[in-house]
Amino acid sequence: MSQRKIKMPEPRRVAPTMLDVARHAGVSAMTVSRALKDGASIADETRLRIRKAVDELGYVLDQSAGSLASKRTGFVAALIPSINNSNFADTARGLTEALEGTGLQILLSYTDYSVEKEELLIETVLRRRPEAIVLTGGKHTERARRLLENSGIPVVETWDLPSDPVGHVVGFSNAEATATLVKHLYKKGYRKIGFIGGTTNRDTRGADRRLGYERAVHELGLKQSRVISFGTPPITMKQGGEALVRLVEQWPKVEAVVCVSDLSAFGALMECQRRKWKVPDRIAIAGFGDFEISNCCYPAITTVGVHCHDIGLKAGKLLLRAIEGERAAKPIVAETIITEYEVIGRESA
Amino acid sequence: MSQRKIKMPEPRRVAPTMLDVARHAGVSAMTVSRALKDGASIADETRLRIRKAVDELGYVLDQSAGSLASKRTGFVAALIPSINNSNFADTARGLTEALEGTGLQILLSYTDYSVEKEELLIETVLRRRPEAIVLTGGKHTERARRLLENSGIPVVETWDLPSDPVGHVVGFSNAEATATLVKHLYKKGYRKIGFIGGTTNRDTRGADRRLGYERAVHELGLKQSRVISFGTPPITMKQGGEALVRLVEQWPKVEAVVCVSDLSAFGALMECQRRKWKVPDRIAIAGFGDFEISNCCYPAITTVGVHCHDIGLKAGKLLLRAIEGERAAKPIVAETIITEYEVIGRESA
DNA sequence: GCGTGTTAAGTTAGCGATAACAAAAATGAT
DNA sequence: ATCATTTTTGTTATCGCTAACTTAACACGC
Repeated sequence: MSQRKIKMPEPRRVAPTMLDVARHAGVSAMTVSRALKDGASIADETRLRIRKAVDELGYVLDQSAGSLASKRTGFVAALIPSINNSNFADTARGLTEALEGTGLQILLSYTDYSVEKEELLIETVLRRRPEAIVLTGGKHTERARRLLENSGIPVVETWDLPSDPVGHVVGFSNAEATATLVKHLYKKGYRKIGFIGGTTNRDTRGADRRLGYERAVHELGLKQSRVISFGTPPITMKQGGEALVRLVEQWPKVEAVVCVSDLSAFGALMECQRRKWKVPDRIAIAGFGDFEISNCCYPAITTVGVHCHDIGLKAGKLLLRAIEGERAAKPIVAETIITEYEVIGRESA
Repeated sequence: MSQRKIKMPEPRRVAPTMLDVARHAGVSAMTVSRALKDGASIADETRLRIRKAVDELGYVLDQSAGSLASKRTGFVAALIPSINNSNFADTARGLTEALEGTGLQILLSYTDYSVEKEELLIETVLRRRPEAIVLTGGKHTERARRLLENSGIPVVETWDLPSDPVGHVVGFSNAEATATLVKHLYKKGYRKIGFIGGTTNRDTRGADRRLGYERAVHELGLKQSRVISFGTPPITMKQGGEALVRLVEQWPKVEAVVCVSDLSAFGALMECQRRKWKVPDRIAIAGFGDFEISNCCYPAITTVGVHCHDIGLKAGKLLLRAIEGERAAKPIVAETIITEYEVIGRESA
């Protein structure tokens, strides 16, 4: 740990305000305001002069003051369960891209898969008066719902198809997608199919996937089935491996396993390699989410591609329309956009 | 795509303000303000009454107005190269944890490994008047440096040890860490060691790691060496695999390879499995970053653990002190906190 | 030259909160 | 009961910007 004097700026002057710029350029504050946003009616010559003054003074617009006056904060709040999950990170990226150039900025937070934390975050971000809010999933506390409804801003729920949505929806049925995957395995000839997931229902998408598994097992009339719940969601790679071992112990004749996500599937796959169990010969493995890893590992993992980036992009576009609609005071019509998914058959199953 | 009327809230009333709450509770606005922040001197009975009024009206504090008056926005800006990289995501998590309960909120953005985008983002976030800013790396455009210096807020650069830092620093030498890794391989008996990384210098940490490799090769007096640059950073798993094939083609006798990150190392490892090359017998593989995958895959990958989470945590604590110092108008002393790293020997090398 | 239209810049009045100070009420010591 | 002290509440004046309106300036046709 070393120490060093920071190059001190000149005698800590206070930051210049718009009025300082105005005086410097010989105009009124309002003209400066206009010069700094595009689309305002102002003479080119004046704008240039003001821009020069801005540079000279090192002026930076104070948007919190601007927001107060204009009632537009330029924020869109986005809540995802975890930034450490590349699926959600992709959605956040898509959202950012959709908002690029619109002057809207994303205020990203993560809920750690907890509805209580989500409630707290919703309250916190609403204090910032975002112009819209994007959530992951459709499960919220009562208070969170009330806060959202009272906020009067567009709400977009993503990654699920909630039965009682708060606002707009961009997502798909995790249950249906998983059922499709199970049916895919069935078609491939597998009959003894297990499922690996987390222990609690915090992760509603995980819970839905398990539901989809159960539903498919029932619809296909499979005689046997087994769910291994292991670890608090999101379950890790290592936990996926451990869960697989349990599954095989408890059900030696199991032929295939569906994992709640590619990460646990990968862990399961690696555990197989460690134990010299051939995949898919000894046991087939399928994941969910089409993470980079599932396509790159060997054998590559059969999974469900869910267009995470697209979810973000579509949510972004939807929300832009919604904000537009609010401004125009148009009647609000909730929209549900169902995104695509597809089973991607690879080497592991 | 279906449509559905949103449950309309009562005739779109405007959001209540503090004054509304005050009237409802029979007090002045100032008292409401005090009731809503802790540590203010107010009678318990009054506070309760006001809280009740707040609930009844569904009032949510408007922080942009508060920021203007108090000159404290409660924001800390954080810029990371990518949210899609679990190393940086871990740092962001550490930062969030350090700030928990302080009333400071993180405004997270990502630069896509581009200093130009970084400059743009710095300007954008400074408009929000954050109370401090955390950057990744020490390479910035001239204008970005100026903006940062003019901003008058604490700056923390992370993940590197810049030679000419803007402000505080929390990081480690990527070059040194990589050199240590190469020496570790040397001790294990490897003499023909290659390096795989990206093609440009956008990713300064990647460039530093390559530098460390070259330095170690030189210091160890290795006769042969080879760098394969493949793909724009951050290079993907797949690119890691492809680069490895190139390396082996060009240098059939290569014994070990150091990859710029665990992700490319993993891609290289999987390519080996696909080609039935034994790791580490045919070729040893080492990565960088101790991503979850490197510990979980088979064979597990030798890598460098870099305490990403700790970087965020320490940056957060440092910045809290710095903000405190600013308020107390103490002399500003730049601090450099050097974080630890260690070579983690595993099965792959 | 005069009205009309168009564009550019200025004026005024907040936006919704809080800092700083002032006043009132409660508490306590004598 | 009285005065000093502490605690609680109220008043006033911004914070830095922009919406909405007004005024000034300029161009154009007849």
